[in-house]
Parts: sequence; structure tokens; C-alpha cells
Amino acid sequence: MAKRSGSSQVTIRDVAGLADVGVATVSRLPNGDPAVAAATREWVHAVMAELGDEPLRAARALLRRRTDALLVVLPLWTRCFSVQILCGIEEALLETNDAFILRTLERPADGSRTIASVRRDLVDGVLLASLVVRPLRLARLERERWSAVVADGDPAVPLSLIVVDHVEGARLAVTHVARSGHRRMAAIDRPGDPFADKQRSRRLLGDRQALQELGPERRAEYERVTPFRVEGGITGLHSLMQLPVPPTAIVVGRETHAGSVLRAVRQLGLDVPRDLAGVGYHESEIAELLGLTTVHCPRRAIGRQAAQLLLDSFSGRLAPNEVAVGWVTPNLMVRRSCGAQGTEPGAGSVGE
Amino acid sequence: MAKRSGSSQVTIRDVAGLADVGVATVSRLPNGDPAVAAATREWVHAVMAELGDEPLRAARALLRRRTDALLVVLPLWTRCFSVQILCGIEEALLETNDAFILRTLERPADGSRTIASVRRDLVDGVLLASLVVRPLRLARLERERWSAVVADGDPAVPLSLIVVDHVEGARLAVTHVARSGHRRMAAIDRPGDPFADKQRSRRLLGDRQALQELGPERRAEYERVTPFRVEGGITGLHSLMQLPVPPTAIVVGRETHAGSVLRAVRQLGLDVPRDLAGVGYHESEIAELLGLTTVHCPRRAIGRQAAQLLLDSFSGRLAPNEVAVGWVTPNLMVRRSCGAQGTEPGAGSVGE
DNA sequence: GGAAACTTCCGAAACGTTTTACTTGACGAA
DNA sequence: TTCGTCAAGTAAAACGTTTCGGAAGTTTCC
Repeated sequence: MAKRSGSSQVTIRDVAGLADVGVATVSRLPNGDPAVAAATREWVHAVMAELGDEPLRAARALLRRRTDALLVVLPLWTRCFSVQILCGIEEALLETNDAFILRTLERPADGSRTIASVRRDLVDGVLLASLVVRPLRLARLERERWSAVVADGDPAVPLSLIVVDHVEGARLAVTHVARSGHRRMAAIDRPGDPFADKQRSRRLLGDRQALQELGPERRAEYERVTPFRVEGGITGLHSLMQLPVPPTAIVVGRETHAGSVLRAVRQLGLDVPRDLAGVGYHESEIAELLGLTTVHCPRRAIGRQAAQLLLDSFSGRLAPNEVAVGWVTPNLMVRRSCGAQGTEPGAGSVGE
Repeated sequence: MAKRSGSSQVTIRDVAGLADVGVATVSRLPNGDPAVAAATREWVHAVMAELGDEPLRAARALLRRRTDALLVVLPLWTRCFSVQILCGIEEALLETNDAFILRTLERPADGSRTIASVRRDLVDGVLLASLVVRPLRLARLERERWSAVVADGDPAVPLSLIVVDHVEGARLAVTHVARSGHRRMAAIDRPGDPFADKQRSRRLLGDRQALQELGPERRAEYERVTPFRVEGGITGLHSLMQLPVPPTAIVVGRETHAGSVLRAVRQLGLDVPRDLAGVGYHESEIAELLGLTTVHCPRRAIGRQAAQLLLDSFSGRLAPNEVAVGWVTPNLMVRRSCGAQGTEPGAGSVGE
């Protein structure tokens, strides 16, 4: 059969020899070059399959100046949120046989250090997730000719983006609470890194817009920004309930934060949803466990679409300096925390 | 200064020319070849720094048959657990400038398909995390000459391993509960994929061993294996509390499962820790939120040590067919769910 | 003093692919 | 026939590195 040498590596020359064609003809195959007759193409394909040969990636990369890999920079302080984005990215890449190198960030400040640590020739481009891209970093990307896209990003950044419509998300939450019969809605959100702050302000924007449209005007004193840990939820709630006219519903900026608020509610001897209704952001095991109605981001879609955008820019479907923006809309996962219309806990799955 | 050509790529020949040495001498530098005088080394290094040159990875890989990257296969149904392992891996790799390609698994059955989808020449080896390595897969790894290590694995597998001492973990939990004055301890665990089942049986083993040593003999009817969702916790607890002599403490197989059990406890009008003490496994936001005492796995250390093992086998510090096994011991995060000695909720951070 | 051994470096030949420039043969049009 | 055009395929030159076989120069040992 094959007259391969002692090495286990089958080369393009072996294939060419066996198929009785030139090496160039073989090489043209995986690159989809049209200058090869259909019959020849098929014949050579068969020989390649027989020999179990696929072009060696390193040799290919050397000549094409392409690695078929991309860099993913992913924050971890958002925990499971990012992981779902990652899954989406992987999904998109699996279809095209590309790979990705991952760099996770544990603190917001790690961002620039991280990108700098990756050699430009290791990957074809970079996908930044849930990050603020500072002008300095942007300049660096520009200078070193990176192809870059941002997943779950700020629409003001001049890069290709997948944007989550947080304004609409907040609107969903408020509308839902209003439909459940509430008029006095408070908002508790959390301070955070610059990125989280951007998200928060967009949520608050949607929140206010929706309230205005619906009629029940929120008073300024119904808004709270309290730290993220358990005690933050407690102090936030206490200060709200001590108002002369306390709210009857609360929208909270994250599901774990909502968890701490619920805890505080119980401490006050109140019942959810009888005395107080609530909606949180983001979907998690906690939300399911607590029966909390939440606004859910399609994180997987974010990842998949962002990766697709980057692949498009590699393949030339996107001009080098063209930026594309895709929008993704959250949806509402209704549970018990706003009243009877929700499902019983445990009836639904966390899902994606 | 440099007389580089139009291309932006600085080659080894540019460096050699400018430094007035042969290309071989330059090439020896990053490979740590000792056959180059200290003075020369320094001088050439300076020139390389000046030109901003580093060897092109693809060209290097072509000749060395090394990619300086490894594959990480990581299950996602364990959610945040895996992510922490990933952080550890990244940490170890960052020091040596290696990269990794990630493949996540969403269902246990995806395992073999996933490894098969990665070309052998893309990476130098594979790190399998929290997985059962079936004989068939093992044979494949052997046949294709993969270097492989398993993080958080089953000690029976004939590969290099980092093993978590779950027996000791269970012992910690039981000992803690016993010290809090309890004698009648129940165990609720969950069924799962083959891997989780292995973990569970090791936990139960440690559990029984510790009980035997401590004196209070568990009766068989105190052990329950119930499904993972909310209703699983409820039925498990109910059937335990309806026993003629109900237990006074429960050890639960995972923190989210413990969450659903706690929920059931409240439904029965009981108080934790007054009427019933509890310990869960694994550390998470849920555990902190609920004030649940848990057994904590040092997941980061698992990842870091496993990566280190793989790097060792690349560098020859580990003989090709030598297997190394490292043990990692869990520790106890004491909170309120076993009595007064725990800290108040919110006082501690999730840590790790 | 000369051979042997060691140190330090050099030039050139790989590595397996892509790509460029060129050949060949077939087919019409002039 | 002669030329140009086109399709299909070929041979050879890259790509940037590592490494092999030497070759100087220096030291060591009889």
C-alpha cells in the first residue's frame, strides 16, 4: 500500500506520489482552490483518506501566516455568566475546526496585562468578553493589527460588537412587575468594576423609561446602590422599608444580590410575593432555588455570534476596518417571586 | 538601526546579521543550549530585544514537533467547579508561556467525541478534568501516543493523576458534626454520571469510616440517594424525618442539593441548626448565602498541579511511561449550619 | 611539542506546506 | 497552419526556524 518511511508522518509528497499528481495539486485541495478538475479532486481526496493524511498545522501556519486559532479574554469575577458565553464561542468554532486560546481575568485591572502576554503570532484575532475596552488598549490593538470583536460589550466602542440590550431587559422586568399590579417599585443595584457600572446605568435607564411609559413614577429615593455581599442587600432593603411610603416591589441587579435581599426580607418577617414582589437579573441555580423571577441573558448566543463575527472578519466576509454590531435581547424567566402566575420551584429547569 | 525589509517580520537572519554571529547561535538562545558563551548570549539577547524579535511559533513548531500548547477537556455540568480548575491550569501555564486549547463537555457522553475532534498535531498533550476515562478512550490515547494527565481523577486509572481525597473530605464533615454534639447523622447524596457516582461512593466510604471510628454507628436507613433538583431534597428529607428515630444532622452531597434540603427543612417548620445540623460539599455563592458549612475542594490547586504534571512530562522530568500521582486534601469551611461556632453569614468571603 | 579533548561557533540542510511562474495540451478564430 | 486563450497540472522557490556535521581556536595531557 503506502510506501511511507519510518516516520509516522505522511507528507503531501507521499500523497502526490501515490496519486500520481504534483504536490501543488494536493495542496490545493484543502484550500478550496478551483483550479483543479472535479475528477482529480475526488481521486486525490480518496488517496488522502486512505493514507489518513491531513496537512500539518505548523507547516501550514508558517506559510499562510494564519494559525486558525483565536484568543478569548474572559473575566471570571462574573463567574458562571462567562462560562456560558464560552460555550457559545466553542460551538461556533467547532463548526470551522478553529481552536481558541483562553485567558481569564480575575480582576478588572488584569485586562491589559493579559492581552500583552499573548504573542500576536499565536492567534489570528481576539475576542474580548464582558469587558471595558479602554482607549489605551484600543490603541494597542490598532497598532498591532489585531482583528478584534467584543462579546457583551459597550456599543460606544469602535470595534465589532455583540451588544446585550440591557435597557430592554430592565423594561421587561418593570413591565412584568407592573402587570402583577405593583405601582411603587424600587431598584437595588450594585456598584462594581467600570464594566458592571456601564451595565447598571443601562439597566437603570431602561427601568426609568419603562416606568415613565407605564405611568407609575418612581421617586428618586426608591433607587439604591449597595455593595454586593449579603449585608449590602440587608441595609439596602431596610432603608427602603423604613421610608414613609415603602415600595411594594423591588428589582435587583443580580440574582445573588437578590438572594441577600430575600434573606433580609425574611428577617423583617415579610413574605415574598405577598408583601413584596421581586425580580433579579441573570439566571442561575440560585434563582431557581429561591424561586426568583429573573431577566435572562442568552449568553450562549452572545458567544456564538461574537465568534462568528470574528471568523467572518478572517474570511474576508467583513472588510478589515468594517465594524459590525449585533444586538441580543434578554428574556424573562417567570417564577414565584412576583405572584401566582409563576411556576412552582423545581418545576422548571435552569436551562440556558 | 535595523535594516529590516518591507515586511514587519524580523527574522533570525536579521538578528544574526546585526549581531555578526551565525544564525545557529541566535537559535540556540531561546532553547537554552549551553554551547554558547555567556558574553555572546548577552550580546545577542540585547540585539534581539532591540529588534523586538521572538521566534515565530509556527516555524518553531514545524521543526521541533512541539506546539507548546495542550488540550484541556473540561466538563461543564459541574458548572463553577470546573472553572476554578481551569484557573489553576492557566496559572501554571502562564509561567512557562504555554497555551491551551479548551474543549468543554456538556454531557458525560460527549467525552470521546470531543477528544477525537482535536488533531494530534495541534497540541503536545491533554489534560482531562473531572472525567471517567473509559478503557476505550484509554486505548486511543495510548495508540496515538498522547501525553495525558487527569485532574480530579479516579486513582485506579493508569495515567498521571491529581486525586482529591474525598474519603478524607467526608471524614472532615462527619468529625465536625460529631464535635458539634450530634450522634444520629444521615447522608443525602445524589445520583449522577459515572464520574459523580465514583466520587459519591468515596464520600460515603469516608463517611462510614469516620462514623465507625467515632462510635456513633450509622444505621443503613440513614443513607439516601435522591435526584438533584429541588424536589429531590424535599423527598429525601421527608423520608428521613418520618423515621421512628430521625437523625439530628445531615451531610449532603452538594451545596445546591443542600440548598434544596434546607428549603425542605424550613417547610417542615424546623430550624437549622437548632433542630437539625447540616454540612454540604463544595463551596459556592449558594453556600455563603445560606450560611452553610461545607467541605471545600482546593480546585485551583488541582488544576495547577495537573498542568504542572503535564509540563513535567513534556520536559522529560517525567519518563514517558511513568505515572505520577498527587493527592489534594479538602478542607472545611465552617459557617452557621452546625451551630454557634460558625461565623455569621456575610462575615466571610467565598474565597478561593 | 603534538595529539586529543573541549569549547564555541558557523554554514547548510532539513521540516511540510503554499504559492508563483511556467509547461502542456486542447480548442477555436484568424 | 498559426496564434492566442484557457484549463489543469507541474516543478521549484519560498516561509523562519532547528540541528547536524564540521571547523576553528583553546586547553589538557602525555
